[in-house]
Amino acid sequence: MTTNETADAAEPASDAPKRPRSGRATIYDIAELAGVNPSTVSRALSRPGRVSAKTEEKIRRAAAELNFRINPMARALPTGRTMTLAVVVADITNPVVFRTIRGAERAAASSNYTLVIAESQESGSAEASAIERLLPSVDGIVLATTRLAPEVIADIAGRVPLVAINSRPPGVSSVVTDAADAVSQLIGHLVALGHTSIGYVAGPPTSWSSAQRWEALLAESERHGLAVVEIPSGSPTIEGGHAAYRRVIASRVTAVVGFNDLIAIGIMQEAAAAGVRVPDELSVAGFDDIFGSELIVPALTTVRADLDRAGAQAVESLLAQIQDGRPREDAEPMPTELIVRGSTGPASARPL
Amino acid sequence: MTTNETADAAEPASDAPKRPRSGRATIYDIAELAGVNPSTVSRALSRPGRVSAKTEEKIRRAAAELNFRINPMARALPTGRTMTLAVVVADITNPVVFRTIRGAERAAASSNYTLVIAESQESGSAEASAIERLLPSVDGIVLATTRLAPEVIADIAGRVPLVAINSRPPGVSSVVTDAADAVSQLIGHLVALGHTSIGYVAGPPTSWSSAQRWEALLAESERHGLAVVEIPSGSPTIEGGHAAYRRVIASRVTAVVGFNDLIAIGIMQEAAAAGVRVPDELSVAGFDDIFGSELIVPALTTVRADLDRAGAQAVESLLAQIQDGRPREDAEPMPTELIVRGSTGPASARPL
DNA sequence: GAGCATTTGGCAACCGGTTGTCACAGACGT
DNA sequence: ACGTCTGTGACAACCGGTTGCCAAATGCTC
Repeated sequence: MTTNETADAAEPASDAPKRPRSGRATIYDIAELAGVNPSTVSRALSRPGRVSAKTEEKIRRAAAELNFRINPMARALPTGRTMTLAVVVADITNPVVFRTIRGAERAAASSNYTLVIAESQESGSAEASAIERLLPSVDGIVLATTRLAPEVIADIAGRVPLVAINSRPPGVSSVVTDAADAVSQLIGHLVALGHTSIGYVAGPPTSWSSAQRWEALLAESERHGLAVVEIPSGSPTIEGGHAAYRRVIASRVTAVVGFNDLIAIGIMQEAAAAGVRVPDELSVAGFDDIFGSELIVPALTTVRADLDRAGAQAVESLLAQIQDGRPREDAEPMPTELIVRGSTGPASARPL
Repeated sequence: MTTNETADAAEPASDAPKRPRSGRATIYDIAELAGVNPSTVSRALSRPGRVSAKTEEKIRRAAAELNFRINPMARALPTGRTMTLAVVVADITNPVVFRTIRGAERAAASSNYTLVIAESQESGSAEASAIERLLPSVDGIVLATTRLAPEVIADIAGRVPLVAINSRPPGVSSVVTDAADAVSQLIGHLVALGHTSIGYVAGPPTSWSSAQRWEALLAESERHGLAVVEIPSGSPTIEGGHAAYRRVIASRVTAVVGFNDLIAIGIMQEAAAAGVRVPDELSVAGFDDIFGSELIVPALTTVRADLDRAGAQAVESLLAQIQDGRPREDAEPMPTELIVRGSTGPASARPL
């Protein structure tokens, strides 16, 4: 037995309890190979100029030879810097969202940060708990979701660098698109087509950007003397568009603007099912220019925002904030671009 | 000087070098509050049953009172378990991919794992380096991409638990969809419509699943006595479909099957631009049933795979592998479902 | 109530880096 | 020649957990 045990404990070490992570070299190995102290290795690798050029060269060579990769966890422990960012979204499959994610991912990767995605799908509570879970292991958070109350967000922002996308919680830095300009372009287009009564199918009640768009629409209606109505939708999805359709028709508007393209597409589908011709009898427009907007027939008129850039900008702002410890003042709202396609046309002579 | 130094080291400690991470409680705080040793706290929290129920209760209470959250980094350091999984994809914005990601995210979250996304976009080398970067900080990898050579994948799989989606590198566990069945259903449908000459617009040459589909198509062609041709596409995107269109027409087939829906959509767009009517003059079908497939007109006939489930299954298989240390034998290929829509119709009496 | 097996909790080492402090070396000035 | 200054590298403590080992405490049997 005893012999057996010692045999087990000896060289072979079947499941390698001494090598928790795959045989990676550590700074100690490098130190030994280069004949210096581990602390010198650490400094040579992370504090340029702190050690002499000669020593640094020697250490670099040794590190390369051993194919050294720093252990992020070990580094994060004493420094608190995890080199990881979280982006919290409500629904990954929302085409709007993944463009943002991609932009964020690029920006993060180019600064050697890793991005983790948290999807909160349902309730704000799930979202809060996801954030809570992630908090200790990230250096900052990009919040691209609408489920959380502004004060909750502000609270979180007090504990960790945070940038919100398309919402402006007080005291929290954010990246937003220029809703006023976007709506102005779109309404200008519709007015030019002769529309005087316009419906707006809103997003979730908690959505800051939906509220912004509605506000901008109100302002435009005053300027142009339009009739505008706000129509609720259950959710910012195709189903939300379906659900809102009857109220759209009931409102007798000649043009309807969806909070986003998904809602607009939902409305178009219902219109098609009901035999209502778009744009002859009803003009439809949306926001975001998601994939699919130009596939549907007629192709959807929409306002494009550069979501990749929004995501990237959020990450950049976040990194800046991490750097200097204080939130950066917000950049200008991001420009938007009206994309006119087939779903909008002249106001019909006689309303439905 | 000396007095100054001691003063500096004393209480105030302006930027709190003692509190690297936001005032989080540690197991030491809990230990103090509960009047036990930190190691006991550690065991109470992570090794159920190791300490007496009474002590555990006391510790739990203290932990709750201090709002304790374990520091994942500190735990990962000695154990090597990071509770993090990586999923490597070629292109986040590909609709096929994000469904998979969502499934993976759900499965990971429900096992308290965090998911990090790595997009490799371009070259296989970027992909390899991303993996290399992530390696030390994840417990496993889901590979949903085609850019890496099988032997490279096998090599990585030797160093870290890995599951491939839609490819079958030797000796690596994987989750794949049932290409034979998918193709069989689709071809059955086309044959029933009278098609006898069918084109297949392939995905990237490195794509295992594209090769599988082509193989299955060959087998079906023998069974049904069809003429089939393989047509290259630059990339598995709408643009790839555009690029392949002329060769499709030149081949004089009556039906064309795209490696995926994006390619199929690209072909349909070109056909529309050229005035070729789908499905009257050309039937088009794809794979995956992505968002947008039913928006395009005519709606795309396609073969749906449950990608959410594929992602989830990959993660589950990965977790099982992490648990018992040995790769799990692969599950059955995942079933698929033919979705017949408007883009396929009877073979035209006289070919183009 | 003694003897023994089994829990239970504490000690201390360790994971792999970072960093404050300090000693020593060499460069330099006078 | 000496003292000083600057630059360099080493020592050791620390980040916040985990875990092997051991001794004390407890429970059990007879």
